[in-house]
Amino acid sequence: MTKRQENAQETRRRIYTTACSLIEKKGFANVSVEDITRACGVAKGTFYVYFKRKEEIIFECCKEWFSDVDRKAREHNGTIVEKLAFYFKGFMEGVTCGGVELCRQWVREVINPADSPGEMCGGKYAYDHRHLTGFLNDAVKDGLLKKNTPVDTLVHLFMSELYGMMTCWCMSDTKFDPEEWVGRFAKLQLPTLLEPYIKTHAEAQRG
Amino acid sequence: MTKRQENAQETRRRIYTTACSLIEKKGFANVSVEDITRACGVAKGTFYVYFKRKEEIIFECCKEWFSDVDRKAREHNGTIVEKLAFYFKGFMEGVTCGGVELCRQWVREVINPADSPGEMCGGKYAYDHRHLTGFLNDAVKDGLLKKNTPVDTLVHLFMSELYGMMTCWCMSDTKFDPEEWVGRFAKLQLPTLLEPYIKTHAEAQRG
DNA sequence: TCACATCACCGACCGCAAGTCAATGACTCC
DNA sequence: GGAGTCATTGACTTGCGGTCGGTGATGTGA
Repeated sequence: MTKRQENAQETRRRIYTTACSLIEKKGFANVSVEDITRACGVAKGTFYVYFKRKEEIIFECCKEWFSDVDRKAREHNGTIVEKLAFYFKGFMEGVTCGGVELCRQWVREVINPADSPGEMCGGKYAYDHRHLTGFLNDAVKDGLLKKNTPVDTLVHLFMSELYGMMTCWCMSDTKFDPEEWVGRFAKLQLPTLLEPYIKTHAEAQRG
Repeated sequence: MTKRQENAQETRRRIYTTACSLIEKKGFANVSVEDITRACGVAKGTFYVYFKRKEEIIFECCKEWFSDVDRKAREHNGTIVEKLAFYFKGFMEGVTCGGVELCRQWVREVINPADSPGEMCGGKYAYDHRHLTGFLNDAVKDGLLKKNTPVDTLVHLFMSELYGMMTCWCMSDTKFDPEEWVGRFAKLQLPTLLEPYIKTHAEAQRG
């Protein structure tokens, strides 16, 4: 890596971390792009070299996490219920690790991207839907779930849970522990929802 | 009512309906206040006579609905599970009756009000929390639920469900039926969650 | 009927912030 | 060391939310 590339990476990194701390302190809407660039000693234009829109900084945080959640959950040993619980736990960690303000803005952006309000398909948020769908489809293929499992319905249902958790987490003024939440969901609700579609041992044997 | 008051009411109504249809067509972010006022033949300033902020138009839609949901659910005959299912159904109707774009913006506004980002307590969204809390507290008082019911946790949990449902509904490109959703939740999950706190007939007799 | 008060309505104006772009000069590489 | 690249700059454009002093239609009291 050349010195020039190193400097660029460092600049990008500096903008990102400065933005995160400012946003967490003052709230996304109260931080302008100029606030960010001034605070880390670069010009406004530099921001737009690295980020297309102000909002794009939001996705930076969770990006790496997400790409890992899927893979780790597949490799996680256990029943389908345990795998899913693990998936949800990882997802929530990814979304919440940047703090309340970032999570809040992530949800906002995901629900309604500022650059293409109303756009439904293929947006960034679809990422998780697609991955969760693939995850469940594979579970069917691998014989963990029955062939008649309504994958799309379940995906919607699970995403609904995740969005609900996120929303509550980033709105809550009282202590709200995502891990405890996921735990309760996995223990009480997940089995009820999946029960009709989980193969018994005998069924699994028959294939 | 004088003619002047009638005109004013009519103007307000016109602004509101025009706004709704424009927002539903083009998306909230793509509709400026001037778009709205131009489309219904009034000046920009007039908008601000009736609405404090652009975003305030969002709450207009669901306002009446919400004020009714609580009352109706209390009067609704049935078990606590049935009452809650009724409550959720009314809530979702109120939120969804204005169309996808309005619901989308409602969720955004509720998560992070544009006029006071990060404000937690006493905001408009707290409305539902408070009412749901009161609803469950009364259920405890009336002997429908046990004394040790963790009302706050349940409220969070239920609001989480509602936010999840809303989010999915206004993001979904496929058919998503809130009523079916509430139905499933009420049938599969609600009983599991409430079961430890529902008084048996014998317990209820004892008081 | 008239004159004064009220207030819904108007639209030019302000401030601010997102995003652009042509110029600059530090760095790279032959 | 010189030509070319590209990260960086910051003045500028654009557009929108929100304000405010003025105006005339409507209401009111004598």
